[in-house]
Amino acid sequence: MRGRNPFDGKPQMTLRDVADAAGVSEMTVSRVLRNRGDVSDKTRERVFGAARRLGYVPNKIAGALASNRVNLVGVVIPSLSNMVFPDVLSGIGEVLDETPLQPVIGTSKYDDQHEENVIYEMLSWRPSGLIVAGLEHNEAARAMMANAGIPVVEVMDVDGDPVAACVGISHIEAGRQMAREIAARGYRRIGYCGSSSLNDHRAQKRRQGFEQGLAEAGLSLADACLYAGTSGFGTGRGMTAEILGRTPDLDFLYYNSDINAAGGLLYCLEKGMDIPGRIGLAGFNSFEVLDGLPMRIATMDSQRHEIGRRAAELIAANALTDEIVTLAPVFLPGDTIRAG
Amino acid sequence: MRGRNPFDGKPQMTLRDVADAAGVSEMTVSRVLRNRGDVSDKTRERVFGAARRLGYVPNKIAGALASNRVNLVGVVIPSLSNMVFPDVLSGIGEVLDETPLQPVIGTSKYDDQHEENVIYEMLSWRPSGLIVAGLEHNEAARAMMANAGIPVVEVMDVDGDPVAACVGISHIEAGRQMAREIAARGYRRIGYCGSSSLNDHRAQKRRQGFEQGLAEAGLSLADACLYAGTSGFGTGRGMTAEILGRTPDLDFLYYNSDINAAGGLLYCLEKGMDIPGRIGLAGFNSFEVLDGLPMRIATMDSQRHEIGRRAAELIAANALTDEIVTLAPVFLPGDTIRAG
DNA sequence: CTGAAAGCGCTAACAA
DNA sequence: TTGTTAGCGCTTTCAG
Repeated sequence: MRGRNPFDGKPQMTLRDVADAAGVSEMTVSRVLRNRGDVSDKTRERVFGAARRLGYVPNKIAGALASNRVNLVGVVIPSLSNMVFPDVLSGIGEVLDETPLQPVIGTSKYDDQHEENVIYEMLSWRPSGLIVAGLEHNEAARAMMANAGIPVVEVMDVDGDPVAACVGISHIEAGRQMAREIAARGYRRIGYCGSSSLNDHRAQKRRQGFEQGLAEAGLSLADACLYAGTSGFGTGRGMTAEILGRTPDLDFLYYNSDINAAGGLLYCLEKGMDIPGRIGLAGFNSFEVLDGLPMRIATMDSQRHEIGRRAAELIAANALTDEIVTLAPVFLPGDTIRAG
Repeated sequence: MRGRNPFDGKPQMTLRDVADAAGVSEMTVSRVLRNRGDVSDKTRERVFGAARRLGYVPNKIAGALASNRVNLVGVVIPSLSNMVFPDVLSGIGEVLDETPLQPVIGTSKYDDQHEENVIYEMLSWRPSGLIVAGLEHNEAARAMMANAGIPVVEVMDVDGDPVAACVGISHIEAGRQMAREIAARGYRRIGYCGSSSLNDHRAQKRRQGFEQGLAEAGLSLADACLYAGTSGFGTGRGMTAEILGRTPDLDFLYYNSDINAAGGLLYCLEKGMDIPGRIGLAGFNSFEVLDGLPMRIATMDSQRHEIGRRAAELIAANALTDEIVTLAPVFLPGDTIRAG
């Protein structure tokens, strides 16, 4: 019973068992099950039959150790609850589905130390590639990524110093562009509603770019309202009530997310405010679920599906490059901003 | 170069390298890194120092093969885009964080064959446990789960025939209970809006239970509107417009999901309908993001976080039982149904 | 407290 | 087309 987990009942089935049942060598079974090398049709069928009859499930641990090949791709994201990440994952999945590679997801919970641990765990399984959201990591994490010896792609954001390859949009530019659109449409008293968390690096960058864009148009932020916690209609509603209570003459509100913007929209509509005349609203991200609100929120499509695809393509191509792929976010005016 | 992936540059670092750098045996390094057995403080520090200096990341593949222990728990869910599953995952994560176990997520895309493949892939890594959403699987998948030799827990749903352990709510009962609440409040002309997909087993069961509940109250469904595709405000809005166009005298709409119900709510409010007087609405699932809609939708909390926790607890306890844990969903009247 | 030997289940390389 | 041999990097076991 050496090396056996005290819990498991029966020892696992091995190639040996299938080989015996089929009357061939282990090697032949291995070849059949992997469709490698030439095997006669007769033998192949005998082996498949035996494997199926016995319910044999190969041991990838042993296979990976022997072949030094692991068909897993580590994907590290902050959270699954934030709707942006499933979209990135679906892009990754779409591309990897065409390959033998499989994504394995880990979450960092917006915490550097936790992220380091997750990356360490993933690398200890010797995956074929690693995709990590964001550019902000602690030193240990950066060192591991740099020395992993596998393709590593940082995604979502290009404003910073990537360890290796990088696919994303510039959130600074996204913020600046939104500021330009708003200013060009004649709004002058502009407020910002967003997260107070410094760990939400991309939202911080959008705000920073937004303020730069306003400055370039000779404007500045009239007020800002921050919240701690998760975004939601209630949060957006609350922030909107607060900021308009404090600074009633605001004529535009820029939110860190469409979700919060939706809450703000509902609030303003209830108050009977004229949108986009009296006040304009804009968010960020373009979520499909929200189509169907009373008005379409002005927003920016963050290209997250495409980001996932491009990152996965780099991994699938085994690209050990430090290429930076900058995608362009798309401004969607919707109905909550005046026509240009 | 035997067995080396043609792509990777440098060979991986091994225990041997750390052992040499620290001037001890591989075995000692192994013990230090796993905090096993007695090692002198001096040796321990030397080893840790060398490992950190070299940036050594252990190879879990080799470790798992040698020890026959894999600290992974497979979790198979239909999709990450559906907001219910991240909640289950967070419950699982919360419990597993207190153990050495790590969840590994796979998605079945609401397809039996795909699910079978994902389960096969997962089992081939010899995880310490397996959590699978739903009770409907093809024969091959059921056979694999039954013979895995590890704790297997089916989650979400208890209406059916579990392979082993099971944690969930009765969706039939949930539907029936909602029908009772609606009937008790005097609604009589009741419509259903939901998915046309037969693969959405739990929604089908809720509808079935709902119709039973209506029948028990001497009522029956006046109309139903089905959609193919994803739920969203637009979908809910569209279904609501359609069903009310066809059957204008409906006084209640039961939706398969709060998301769709929210779309319906917005539609009805825009049309100036009196809710919950002229018409009542109810959904299913209780999503926190939706707090902040103009009215709180009547719904049922499906206990998904707790379901995740309980399932993970069974895995963590290495419970090879076939226990069925039935949780009770909680009716939340909100504002869109008349007071009892 | 530390080390040496054996082997986990599989696959690469070579032999037949 | 099939079989044999060696060994992947680690941990278990047992000996010092």
